[in-house]
Amino acid sequence: MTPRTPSIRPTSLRTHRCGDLRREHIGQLVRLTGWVARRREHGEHLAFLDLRDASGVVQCVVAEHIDARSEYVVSISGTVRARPDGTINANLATGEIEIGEAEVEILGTAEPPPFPIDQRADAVDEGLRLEYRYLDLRRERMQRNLRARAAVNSAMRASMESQGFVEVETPLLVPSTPEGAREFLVPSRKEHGAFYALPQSPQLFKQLLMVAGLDRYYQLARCLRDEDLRADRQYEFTQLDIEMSFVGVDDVLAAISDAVLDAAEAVTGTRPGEIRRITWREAMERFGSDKPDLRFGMELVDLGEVFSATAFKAFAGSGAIKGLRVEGAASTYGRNQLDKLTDRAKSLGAKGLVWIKVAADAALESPVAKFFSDAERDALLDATGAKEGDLVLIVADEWHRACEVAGTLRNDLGRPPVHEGPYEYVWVVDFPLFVGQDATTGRPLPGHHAFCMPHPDDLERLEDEPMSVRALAYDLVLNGWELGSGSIRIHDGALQRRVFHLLGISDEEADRKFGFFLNPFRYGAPPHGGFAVGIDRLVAILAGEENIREVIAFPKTQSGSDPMTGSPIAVEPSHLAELGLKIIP
RNA sequence: GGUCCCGUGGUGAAGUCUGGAGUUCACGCCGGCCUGUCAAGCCGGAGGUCGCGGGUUCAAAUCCCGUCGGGACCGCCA
Repeated sequence: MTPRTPSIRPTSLRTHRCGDLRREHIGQLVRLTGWVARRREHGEHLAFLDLRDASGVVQCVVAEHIDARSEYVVSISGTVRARPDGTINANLATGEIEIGEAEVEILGTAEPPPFPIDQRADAVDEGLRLEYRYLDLRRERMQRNLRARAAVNSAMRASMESQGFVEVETPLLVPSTPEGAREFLVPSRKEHGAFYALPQSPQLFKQLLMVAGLDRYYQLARCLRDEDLRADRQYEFTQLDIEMSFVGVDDVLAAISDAVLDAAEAVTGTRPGEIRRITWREAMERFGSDKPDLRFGMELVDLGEVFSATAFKAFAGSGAIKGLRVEGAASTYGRNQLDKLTDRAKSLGAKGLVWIKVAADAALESPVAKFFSDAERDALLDATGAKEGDLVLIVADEWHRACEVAGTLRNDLGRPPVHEGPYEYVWVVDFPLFVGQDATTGRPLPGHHAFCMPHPDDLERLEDEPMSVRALAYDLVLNGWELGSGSIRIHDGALQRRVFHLLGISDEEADRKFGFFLNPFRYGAPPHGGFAVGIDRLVAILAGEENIREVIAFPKTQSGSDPMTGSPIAVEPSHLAELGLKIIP
């Protein structure tokens, strides 16, 4: 991380911070405060205390016996001096100096911590770490992560300010809206039976700020979604949320790119190059994902041509046939593992998985090889580039599913850990306006949300071929994680009604559900669009963490609890009564 | 709602498949020794409801069922 070294004034309790001391301080009488990180005793008349504060660690030499144990909070006075020859510690930033003739005053004693306060705690049960999060956060790794997060926030704010964005805070108590993620509800005390919702995002408010003429809005916004938690998902998370007026797609991407690249540079010290773009269609075709991880190859191979006239029933008539070449895996994948891969494919919704091992002389080893003609075999090897010793996996299904399943297998088999390799940012553009259809009504379902602008080139097909219409919607992806998404919004009432009608939402229903949001657009709404970047995910990847809990000070477990506070917890019956609530056992 | 993995002195791990005395290793903790260490070293010691409950068995950390907690994933996350 680029060391941002704010000048820390002395306080009434200390003259310096431990980690700031260097050769230039030699000779100075200093007073330090911090925690005893480690103690090395050499009898009555020599002991080394490693003193730790937020800035780092410094070695103090104590000549008299003092009972200062691990994690005791102490004040140490002494003179900075050069370490004797041969005792310099190159692994320590302060390793050239030490505090000599240190006098120790114990400010507070400490029980032995339930786990070590050093890198060894990386292996400690995470539930225990979360129960004692205040001790976990003392550790260098967590301090580094929280500071990286602060650096990201700071860089993003600076970027937004320099681009003319205005920070506006939007409400946390908002109306419940029918679409989207499950909401957390907050009961109204004054109107029993009525509820606020906590915002999934400030979406509606930020668009109203455009109607209001703010021109450019941003916020480091807390968002809350009552959906199951994952490595990259918490109930509450933070987004850099922006909205801009009088812009097209390129303008929004440029604004966000600036902020994200600035943030990345603030953490890593290196500014990534311009973020490349890929269309959604191409991402699905080549990587089988709308959040492709571009750090590795193993691109999907379209085998529709190869098997266009195949006799193999499982392939014939499929919407798409996608192949995946796994180099050198023929010998390492036994029957058991191949069965597991097949189960994985099925759990992802595929009808099955075809596996083919390439043996000597281009012979195919597979339960279904007998269905392939020689020409198909040659074309398959040619298309995939598979050679002896390689494994080829093939998924045949409806186009989207075939791509998705093959893409997930690609990730399963080839994806490096998130902290390895380069940072591969990519804009995924031209998302479809609709994804899939409602099982009962057959109506198309919105891809991003119902207020997303259709691609102008596709507008004429809106009613006739809605599923082929692209949206002015885009995602930012980093190393296979979706960092955020956004779109140009519909600002025209007539077009909005056309989209609603396609979604099966009548004027009356639209007015009932979104009236407070749509009516303002009758009073002059500028063309506008926006984006939101998931801060937790960005920081996690930049910090080399595989889980966003590692970059959140006080996260929840996967089941949504907080082992430190015990939340969620039951409340007093009187509390419930005041809110007009009753618990159903 | 579902699939899978994990739970053993304060911490981390081995032991579980193939039942046989709470066994082992490292760290930490407590005490002693030690004047240049830096995850100090040496000696000694304490510390356990093998997550919990039930079952099978002469015998359960180990096998079976249930349950709780943690994690990964599917569904879900416009």
